[in-house]
Amino acid sequence: MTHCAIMARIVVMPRWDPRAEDRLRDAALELFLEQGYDSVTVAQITERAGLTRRTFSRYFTDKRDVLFAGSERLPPALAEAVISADDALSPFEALMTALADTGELLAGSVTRSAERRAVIKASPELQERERTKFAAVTDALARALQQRGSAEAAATLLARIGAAVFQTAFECWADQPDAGFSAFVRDAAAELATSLTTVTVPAAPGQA
Amino acid sequence: MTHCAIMARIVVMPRWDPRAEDRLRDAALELFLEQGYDSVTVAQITERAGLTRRTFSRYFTDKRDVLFAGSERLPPALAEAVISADDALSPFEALMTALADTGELLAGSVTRSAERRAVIKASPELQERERTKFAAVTDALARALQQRGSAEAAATLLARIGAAVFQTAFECWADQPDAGFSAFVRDAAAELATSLTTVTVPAAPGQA
DNA sequence: GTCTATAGGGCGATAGAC
DNA sequence: GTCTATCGCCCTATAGAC
Repeated sequence: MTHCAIMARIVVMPRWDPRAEDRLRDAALELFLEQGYDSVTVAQITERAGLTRRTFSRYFTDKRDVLFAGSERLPPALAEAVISADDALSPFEALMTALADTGELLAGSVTRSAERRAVIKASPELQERERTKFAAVTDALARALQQRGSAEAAATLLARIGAAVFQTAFECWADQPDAGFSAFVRDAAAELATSLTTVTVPAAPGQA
Repeated sequence: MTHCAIMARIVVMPRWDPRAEDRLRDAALELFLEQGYDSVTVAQITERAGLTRRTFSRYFTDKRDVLFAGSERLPPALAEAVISADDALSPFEALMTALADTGELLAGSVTRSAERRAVIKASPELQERERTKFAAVTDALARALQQRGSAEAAATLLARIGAAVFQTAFECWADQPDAGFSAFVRDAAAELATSLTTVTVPAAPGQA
């Protein structure tokens, strides 16, 4: 049976798929850092990973996608957190709680996030894709808020506000990873509340 | 001196075929409506416009771009409105005023907006580009708010809130173009204020 | 796995407006 | 004559069809 163990080890490494996706992602990130995103070809990535172009397409829809694997877990996680938040909380409170809790979990699991962010920051094309991924967050939040009972329009607006808060908090947290993520969510929410409370109610035209 | 006035008018217009860009846009929109965005090739567009594929590249960076011409005017217009808002207004008030005023102007000038929106709605690729264009709005708002004296972090958050309000208002306005755009901005702002006022101030851990 | 269509862009030539 | 919008043919890499 010894050769079975050997077989198993061989299967893990070579071109036969097991770690194919991971290897592609690693190879891609390395190359993007070395040469810049634009000048890297898919062929280079697959070559470094010891795979073929065709295999790349099996795992990723396009070149951009290789940097965003795993990001599809964030929207459902946030939605779940919103839905399962205490019923006594207002929609906005439920939203903020969900952001703080979920971000806390997720923030730690981002692999190589610093390098990844550097690559994205240098490429407009990747920023575009990042916005798309983030739009899924907004959509998921909107659906979750509706499920909690918010009307569609209100849910959409609140979801966008939530996305804004999350993004802002995430950026702050990226600069100071030691502070808890949820603290930054609270900061952003507080900041927002302050900005709004200084508002005089917009008067209708003609009204004094 | 009459011919001087005529000369001046001619010089203002491009010499060759003044309408090359317009024709390309029109041809593109028509074809997108007929066949769907994906199945239209750039060659088809240029053919219908009586131009060549190469000329297309002169006016638009890529196929998506043909639907977003003119959108580059919105960010500076909003920024200008924010900056020139009454100094007595709070940042948030200035922001909302700017959104209401500028949107009012711009909303009317969108050509073929219904058809354009239909095409975009049907294509994820175009939605992605739309988000990018809209990101420029957020950036411009953030810079303008900083110029008014907001700190960077606060300006960024507020700008995102502004973008959320603008987008929400725009969608509502698209459904009911007869109502003024600014009314929808006020509605969204009011909705937001209501959502926030039901919030119990987030307490720091341990605080009663 | 292989092959093709097509996007995207570089360069030089051309031809119409001044 | 200059200027410049347009064009034709080049190339490569991507994405999708077979």
